[in-house]
Amino acid sequence: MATIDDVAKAAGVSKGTVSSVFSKKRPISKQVTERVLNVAKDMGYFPNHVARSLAIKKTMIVGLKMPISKSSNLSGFEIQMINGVTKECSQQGYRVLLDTLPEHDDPTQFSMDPVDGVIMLNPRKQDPRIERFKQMGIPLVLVGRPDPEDETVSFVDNDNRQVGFMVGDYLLKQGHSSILFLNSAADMTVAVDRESGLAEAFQAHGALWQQNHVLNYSRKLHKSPVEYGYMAMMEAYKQLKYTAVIADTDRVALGVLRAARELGIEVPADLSVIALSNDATLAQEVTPRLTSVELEVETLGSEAARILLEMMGNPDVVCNRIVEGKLVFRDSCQINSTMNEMGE
Amino acid sequence: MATIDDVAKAAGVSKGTVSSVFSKKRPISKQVTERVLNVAKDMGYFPNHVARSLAIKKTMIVGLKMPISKSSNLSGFEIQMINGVTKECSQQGYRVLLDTLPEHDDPTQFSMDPVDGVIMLNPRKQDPRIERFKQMGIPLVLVGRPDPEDETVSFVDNDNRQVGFMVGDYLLKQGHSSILFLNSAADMTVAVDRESGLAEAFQAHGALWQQNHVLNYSRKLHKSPVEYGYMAMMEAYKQLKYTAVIADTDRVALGVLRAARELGIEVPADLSVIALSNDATLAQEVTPRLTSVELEVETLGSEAARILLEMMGNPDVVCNRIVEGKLVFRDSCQINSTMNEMGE
DNA sequence: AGCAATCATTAAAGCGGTTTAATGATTCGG
DNA sequence: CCGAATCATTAAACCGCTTTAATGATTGCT
Repeated sequence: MATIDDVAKAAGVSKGTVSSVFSKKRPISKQVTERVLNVAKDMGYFPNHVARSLAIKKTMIVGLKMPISKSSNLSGFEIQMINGVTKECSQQGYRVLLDTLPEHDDPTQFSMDPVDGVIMLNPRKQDPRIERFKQMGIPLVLVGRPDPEDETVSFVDNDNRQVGFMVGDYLLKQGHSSILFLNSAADMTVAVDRESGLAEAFQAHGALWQQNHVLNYSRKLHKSPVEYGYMAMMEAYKQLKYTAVIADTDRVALGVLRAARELGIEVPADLSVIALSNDATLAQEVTPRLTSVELEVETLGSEAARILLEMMGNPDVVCNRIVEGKLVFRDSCQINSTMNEMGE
Repeated sequence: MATIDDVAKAAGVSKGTVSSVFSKKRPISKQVTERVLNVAKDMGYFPNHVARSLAIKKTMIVGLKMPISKSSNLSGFEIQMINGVTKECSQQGYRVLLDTLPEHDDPTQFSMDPVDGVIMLNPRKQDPRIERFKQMGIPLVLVGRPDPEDETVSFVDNDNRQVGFMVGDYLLKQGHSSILFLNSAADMTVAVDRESGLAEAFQAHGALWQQNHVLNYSRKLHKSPVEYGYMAMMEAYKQLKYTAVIADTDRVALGVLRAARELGIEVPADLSVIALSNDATLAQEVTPRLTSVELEVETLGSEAARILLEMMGNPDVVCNRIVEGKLVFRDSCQINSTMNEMGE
């Protein structure tokens, strides 16, 4: 590869001039510009992004940190997230670095990544990475609330207690009392928040809240979200003839629907199914179409990106955005008495 | 941010020593190591990835070039691709840079990106980028065949003529003659190849091949793949009572199914639907479950990554991999006479 | 003790750009 | 025609790390 020096020499100018020709930061006379460009073309010269980044301390890259287990695929959530983040970033001329590498615990392995800012998915409790990014002076936006609370860190999140409360309230109003909740993995804040919201709904209705009606997804036990929905439903239904089930995602709901089919349970006649959705298309096109809570994960993603880009221009702003879930009535829940169907 | 110099000074050693402590490329005595590490921790020092990359000419990042229209989302294909590429790369310690930025035509804007290799989706005809990567000496793997043919460039692709032929052959054997093909965008090589494969199948069966039974997706006309399937089916069925339709993707097939429902057409009794699938879950969980051609896009992605990583270690190897499509029989095609259901 | 061999550490030269202060060349008004 | 102002260009320092060749400090051997 030809370097800027080679081009400068061949064109009979200094590297500073060549630099200016390419970066356009300083005006260069038409003749010189042309000469340099021609030489560069002939030599097959392209400015080196890394060297440039080092000099200007900017990469025009946003990091998206999401742990990914070796074997399994990106979840619907992650995909929606990538979607939202990428869309916003590319509009502003930024690219996205998918950082799926597992964290090393060797402190010599931490490095200041080639990114101007970071969006971090699923922060863990007391996540040490948060502190590290602060030290590095790299703008950070979390997706999911920081735990413990931290006023100094930006984040976007669903209002997961509201989500839990809303579906609980809705189902209880429909007269359901034995409700199965196929929750996500137990150690996630979303799981905790949604469950507590649901419990609150029971309380508000003066209904008995029983924790054993909540199941948790586990990577070890369940091969895939669909399998989780299927297996959990098959098992749980043996114990108790639930009349409603809340599924953590559309795909979990698909598993439930399959189980229901096999068990000869009519949806929604005998069983109402409601999905905490992250894939609108899927929810809409399944039969029966899934009544669901629209989580707007993509909005979450683009908001995270927007906030991050904002922070990058204007350091030490902190900002967070809570996105409410919206109930979308479709065909997988039985509609009783009081409620009106509201369509999509 | 503290730099390596600061740490060296504070620890009373040279930068070379600090460098070795972090990179572990040269043994450093236990005492010195410890002292340096402590100082580094106190000062909040983290090695700068960009500077490091510049020095060692390696970024441990793989670029994934995929044009993305400003407004629209990642397609199922792209998602599967990201999945496959990411999985393979992260296993080998590489990260993935999503390069969704539209190409500039200003030659001063081309830069040698901070990547060790590139996977490029949907290369266009005579794609000038291919030549550019060669000049830069950056290993490149295409997803989709190069057009015109080029012996010097690695690529992975489905055998799209085979795919077209296979579904055509299958449907014709089932006795269908009026077959609608909802193909992808006309300017893509996949569209061309699949159509020609299909035409070949007609020829092989001595059936009349009519090009007007092929429709093409267009970003301008169709809001989404689902809409494409829906609209195209609604329109086309007015002209002719097709007995089979080949949908470009699962999502297109969903649109077709919806149209069929609205038109009162029974699937598969009155209409066989077959999807050139890129989302196995979706195909399996829809009612009726979609008979489809499994394209194994994810395999394509991880193969592309594998080849690329290989090339990065061992320059000037060229390699390509053609992945055959497999027919997966489910419930959306009517089974006639001769064929046996093979299940999944 | 004396000399070679071994080992940890260092100084300095890259990597390929950007940027600042200085230098020439040109223009311009008086 | 001269000095000031304007403009394009350059030389050199810098960004933060790696690496090579050189330097001391130890060790081993006779």
